[in-house]
Amino acid sequence: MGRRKVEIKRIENKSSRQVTFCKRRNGLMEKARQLSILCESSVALIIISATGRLYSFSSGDSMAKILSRYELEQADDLKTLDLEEKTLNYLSHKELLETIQCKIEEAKSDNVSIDCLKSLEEQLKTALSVTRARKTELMMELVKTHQEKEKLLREENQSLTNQLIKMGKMKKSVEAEDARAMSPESSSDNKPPETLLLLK
Amino acid sequence: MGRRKVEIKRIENKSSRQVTFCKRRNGLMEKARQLSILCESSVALIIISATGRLYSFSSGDSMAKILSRYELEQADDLKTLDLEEKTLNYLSHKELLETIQCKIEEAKSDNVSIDCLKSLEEQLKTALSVTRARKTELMMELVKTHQEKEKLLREENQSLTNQLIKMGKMKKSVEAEDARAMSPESSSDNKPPETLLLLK
DNA sequence: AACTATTTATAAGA
DNA sequence: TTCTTATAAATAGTT
Repeated sequence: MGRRKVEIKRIENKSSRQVTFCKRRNGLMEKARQLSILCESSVALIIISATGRLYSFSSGDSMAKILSRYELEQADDLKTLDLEEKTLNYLSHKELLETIQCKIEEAKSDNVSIDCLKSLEEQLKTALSVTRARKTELMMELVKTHQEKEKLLREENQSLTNQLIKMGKMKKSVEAEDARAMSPESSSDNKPPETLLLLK
Repeated sequence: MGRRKVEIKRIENKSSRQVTFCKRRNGLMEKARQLSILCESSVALIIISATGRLYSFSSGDSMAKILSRYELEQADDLKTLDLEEKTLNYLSHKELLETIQCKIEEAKSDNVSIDCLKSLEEQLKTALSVTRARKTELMMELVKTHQEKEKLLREENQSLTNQLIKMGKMKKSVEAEDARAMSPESSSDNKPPETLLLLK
């Protein structure tokens, strides 16, 4: 959208790259703001210039909230960990926690080096990821369990309702004609009548 | 940029809000991509729709890298912690690490509850933040120390250079006129000659 | 930092 | 949903 069409590839001229960066960065931030307002969505935008300067935008929801939501979503939590065991299971979680305890023991000494803290930071990051992943896993299991329980209950409920309807029909039959033959398969409860769909 | 100008406020009609979300989300993602390529910058974009669906874009540098860079930049690391002590010092770091060790001890048991993991996650997050903050602090101190050392060395360097120039002048004087009076303040070394600026 | 010729994004309509 | 198109908005090159 300018005097001429530009190819999307690194701008070679340094100063015009700088100018374009500034213009487009502002444009992008504004667009992000508009999207979040127009469509009441959460938007987090982080831009780091080639020279390392950082710019960020986040809508209503705080940046931290959006980022943690993102991190939660990434089941990649597990995959991005550069641990040898790709199939991270409970045991390795346990082992990791033990490793951390050692690191922490080191870091508690009075004279902690930057390197030591850096290493501890990495360990904590990993532990955090693994803990999150394990938490998510357990929560998923829990949800699944509840879903299954719910399904069972719904089936039971349906069965009971079917029985009730059957009884209702019998009563009606009795009232209308005193006594009439019932269809033998009506005692099965695995096919709910359409009239019950609204109750689901 | 459409048939008519729109005000930037929540779009009330649900379906047009949905359509606009889709269009503008794509537009924003594309713009983010273009910026990152044109200006070789790192861009991370996370969008969460009103219904909770998550979309994200990140340029070359992985999302995790950009996010951690962002988190490092935020000296808020310290401020956002809801710890009573706002002036987080080494002691509280130590204490926090001890607390974590207890939590970890709990989490190592064979039958960890989701609540326990959730609590451990929070603790690890805090520990990570504090460790990062402490690391940053130490690094800043280190940088400052180096800067001071550098300043001293530069001053020493300048002093030595001044002496050399003085000697050079003397020699020149001697050569030209055999012996002439020197200005008395020239022995002071706190005002570098302009010719040395390039050496800084 | 402004200006404008163009390109690009997109709102509404089909 | 997808496409079309009129129009608004962004921005490349210029001053």
